[in-house]
Amino acid sequence: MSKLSNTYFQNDDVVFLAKDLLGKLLVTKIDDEITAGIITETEAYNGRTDKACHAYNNKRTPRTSVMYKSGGLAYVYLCYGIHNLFNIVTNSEGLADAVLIRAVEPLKGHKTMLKRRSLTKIEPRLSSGPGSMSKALGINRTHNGISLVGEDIWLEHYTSFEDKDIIQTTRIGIDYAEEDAFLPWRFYVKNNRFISKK
DNA sequence: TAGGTGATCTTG
DNA sequence: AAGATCACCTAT
Repeated sequence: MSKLSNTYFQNDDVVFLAKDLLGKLLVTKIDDEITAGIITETEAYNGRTDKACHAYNNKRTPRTSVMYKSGGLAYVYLCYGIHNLFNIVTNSEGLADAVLIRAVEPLKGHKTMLKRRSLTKIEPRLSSGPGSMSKALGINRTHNGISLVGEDIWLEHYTSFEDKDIIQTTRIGIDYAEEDAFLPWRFYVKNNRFISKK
């Protein structure tokens, strides 16, 4: 196993990271259960230039404060009253960037993931879509702000994809962001079943 | 296709 | 203090 380090997450190009994270392993050890998935879908958010980002225009609130910390932490927030959305904080202190993990392909702990999702067989909706992905891996708001180089949630090198196997397109659910809604900052693995939406 | 669900932020 | 909004999911 080869864990990703803080220097990896502190890269100043969040769009590069969103793409580069495809094929990495997201691993959790929560309630003593290990689950892991290969990252298949991501989105980049840039705090300085991007109206879709919660931290746009240097907005600092209790919720966004973790995004301003040095890269390598979890940013988890509740969306629509129900869903815990998991992001990786990137860049250096004061520069609020993050990558939203939208889907993974299950690799370890299938049984635990199925139980958490109340499903009986492996199918794309087990871990595709940011709310479902987090639920399958056991991630919730109590993990907001924790280190991703620690013992609860971490990332590992696993595989990587060539450009021809990666689709780059616009992000989902951010129509309020005006012209920035058109930025092609969503990435997913071509021909993979575990994708939230074509 | 519509409704659930609740933290968060803005307005008055 | 109240109301609008929201990086979604599930079942009709």
